[in-house]
Amino acid sequence: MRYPAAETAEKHTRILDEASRLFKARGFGGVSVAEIMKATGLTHGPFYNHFASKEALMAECIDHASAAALAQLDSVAETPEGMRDYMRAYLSADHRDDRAQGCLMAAFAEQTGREPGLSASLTAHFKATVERFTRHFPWRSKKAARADTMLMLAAMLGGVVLSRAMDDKALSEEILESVRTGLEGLASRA
Amino acid sequence: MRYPAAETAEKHTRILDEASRLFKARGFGGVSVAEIMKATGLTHGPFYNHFASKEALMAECIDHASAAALAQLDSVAETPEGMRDYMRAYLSADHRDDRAQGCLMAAFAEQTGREPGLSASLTAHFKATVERFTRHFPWRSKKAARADTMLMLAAMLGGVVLSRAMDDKALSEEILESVRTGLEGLASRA
DNA sequence: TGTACATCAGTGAACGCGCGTTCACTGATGTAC
DNA sequence: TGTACATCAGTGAACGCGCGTTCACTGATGTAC
Repeated sequence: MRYPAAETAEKHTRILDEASRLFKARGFGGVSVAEIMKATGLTHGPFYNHFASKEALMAECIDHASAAALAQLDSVAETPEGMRDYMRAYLSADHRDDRAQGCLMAAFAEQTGREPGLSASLTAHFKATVERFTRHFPWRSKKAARADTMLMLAAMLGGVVLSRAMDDKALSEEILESVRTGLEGLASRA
Repeated sequence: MRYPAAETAEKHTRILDEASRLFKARGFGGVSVAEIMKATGLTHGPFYNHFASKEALMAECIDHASAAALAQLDSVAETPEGMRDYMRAYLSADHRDDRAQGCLMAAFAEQTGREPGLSASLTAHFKATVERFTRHFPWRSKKAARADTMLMLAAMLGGVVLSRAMDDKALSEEILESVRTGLEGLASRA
């Protein structure tokens, strides 16, 4: 059937929403095209009316999730205090346990490193994130803000990825707590 | 054919060596059982004489790579200086570009977080790594050595994973350099 | 010591399955007259 | 304004492929006598 033109764009967005959620939760290889379309409420056929291939969807998903993440970051990161709260929330058990709504870099960085076609999208997201963190960096001298931002982002990502991989709850919490405290320690010595 | 008993154990080890190498380079999903067996010089049939399933191989691979990594760590991490060199080498372009010989946590942590069957092996490796780092920790007070170790390991892992995901060579180097300098900064303020 | 037999790691064809992708068809919507 | 037709997103069966896994068979090695 032919559908009202407005619905097409809306469906495109809905596919991206569902795909981002599922990919972040289970990885690119862990979700099939059919499953994404089913979550969107369609059969798998029309997928190719919207995307050239699964890999094209993967790249567009990173851009889509990036836009959402940057909008959220902009709303909280207007002050050093906002940045500190963002960092604390990032290194929380809630974020560790909610991959689907969580950080796209923590979810995709390792896979992206193995898929050259996806690097450009993740690189752009990382650059934009670094820019926002650096602008309101609450630690040490402004001169070192960019380098300190990268250290902080690396520790945040590594902390969440490690805490998710542990099957020992206490150890998982200890990792998050240690990274949180350590990064706040950087602040106190500014 | 029946083979001399000694060869069987040796083949088992060879499968683990090749599988570890390939899995680290391309991920668990990116390598087939047949490819591993071919790399070992065998057809894919006898795989099941050695392992119950691909997932069992994956778990055993983590243990196997862990033993090798810990042995290497023990040989260099007997002094604070050795630890510092280890950290620098970890955050080098060489390590970034050589996944196959590189850190198993950087290669497997994200996938392990999604596969409950693998968590136990990676948790054990992380605990052993923390123990060794803490014992010879070259930073700050001994009292905080364990927490500082976890911060350092998180930043190292995150730094390498991020640098591998970038398609911008200069940015990739900048991440490694920033994390390296930042962690050394922690030392100078000990 | 020599011979017949049992063992069992290795072989490679085959199976079943799920996946990404294609395609002939459907039918409500938009358009031409 | 009413009617006939063209459009094209959606449908769902089908295809080809690679994968994990199985299995009947092979034949050199180890063992029993």
